[in-house]
Amino acid sequence: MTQRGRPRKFDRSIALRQAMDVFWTQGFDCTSMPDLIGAMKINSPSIYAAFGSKEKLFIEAVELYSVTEGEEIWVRMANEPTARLAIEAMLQASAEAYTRPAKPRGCMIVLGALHTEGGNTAIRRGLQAHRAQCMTTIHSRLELGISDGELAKRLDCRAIATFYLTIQQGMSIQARDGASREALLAVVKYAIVAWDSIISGA
Amino acid sequence: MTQRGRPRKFDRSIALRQAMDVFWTQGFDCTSMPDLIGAMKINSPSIYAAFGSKEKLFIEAVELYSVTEGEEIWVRMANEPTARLAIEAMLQASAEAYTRPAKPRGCMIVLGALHTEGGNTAIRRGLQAHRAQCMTTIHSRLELGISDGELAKRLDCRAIATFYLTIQQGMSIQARDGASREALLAVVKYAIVAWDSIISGA
DNA sequence: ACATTTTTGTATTGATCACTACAAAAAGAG
DNA sequence: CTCTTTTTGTAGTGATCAATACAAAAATGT
Repeated sequence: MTQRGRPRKFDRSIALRQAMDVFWTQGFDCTSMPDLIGAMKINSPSIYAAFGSKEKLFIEAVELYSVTEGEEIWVRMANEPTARLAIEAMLQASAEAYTRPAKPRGCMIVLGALHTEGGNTAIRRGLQAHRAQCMTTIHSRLELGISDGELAKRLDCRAIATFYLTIQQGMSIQARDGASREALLAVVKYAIVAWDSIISGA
Repeated sequence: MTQRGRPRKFDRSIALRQAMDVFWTQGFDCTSMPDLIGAMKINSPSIYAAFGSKEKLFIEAVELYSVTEGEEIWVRMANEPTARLAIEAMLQASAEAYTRPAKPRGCMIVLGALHTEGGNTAIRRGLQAHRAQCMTTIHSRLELGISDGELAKRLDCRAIATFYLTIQQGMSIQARDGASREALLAVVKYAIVAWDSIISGA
């Protein structure tokens, strides 16, 4: 039982990757169907047949981004033995991911759809859920540090997680504004220099 | 020699302020002329007669934002006697400005036009110039700290300024994602706790 | 009064948006 | 071969975009 009908002329996963690059660069709202048609090199009806709608294509592109570009950040974080090293690895991996030579700068999940308040709640909620997941991951690692005995129990893990997440998200803006990888890694350095003061405080 | 012709039925500065609120909330690209017509309560031809175009209206709105919402941040920064207090005041003022009860959250200059790479270079360059001005202001204050003797000469003022600017810009994303004023002030607290470690380092 | 100047509201412009109808094309199934 | 299924490319759909044409309205100037 093979496939009936006329075969596809394009590779669905390649087309999706090209759509991801466009959405990553321009965001959801500033990306038009002609933009996608040009980048994916397939006509509009093929896009709709394969992905359903611009909105569903974006959601699939975000999932692909999450796996191919974002996953490494959290894997590198998870492989570190201490909370401090985990935060450092997360920020360094982010700085590198946001400044890859031939790729769009900054994080697609942070920059992809900031202004869809009124309409497109599905898009907005999807990205917000991803960002909330980042928060949860950082927060959990800090709490693990407490149960490990690395960190004092009195520390406000949620506030500290928010601090480092704020730096990560700020780096997306910096990267989009043209900051070099070295500049972002310097930001990470200062963020980690701060660690001892932060975890010894109230 | 008074004004000839039929008098205006609207107050130009009030209309501009209402346009500012819409652009601040939705960004340049996600704001349509019908959105502006609804908010400013004047018809399309009146908008064009008074402001020239959507693009020029946005630029005027950014200038108004810079004066009415942004200026306080830099004034509070300038009034502090030390670099440390200046940075702290700048971040605290930002946290407050980004979470005012009846106003859009986050910074219009940071969030207003992130995705206008291809077209609208005028819009993009205008906001980038404003962001560069923020960088220069922070950087200059740190260098003043060096000439004052507050900070060691070996410090990399540009990198430290980038660090604190990154935190400020990250707070815009956090605010837009719903972070409370208290949460942002906690971020500021950690950013300032880091100060001693940062200025004592290389 | 009458001409001049400027704004107003209505109605519309061509361009572009996301999306699709449709028929020819290209495969397997019988 | 013919029938069925699916994709293809062309050519559009109505909706909405930013921006205007135009004439009535409302003020001043002489």
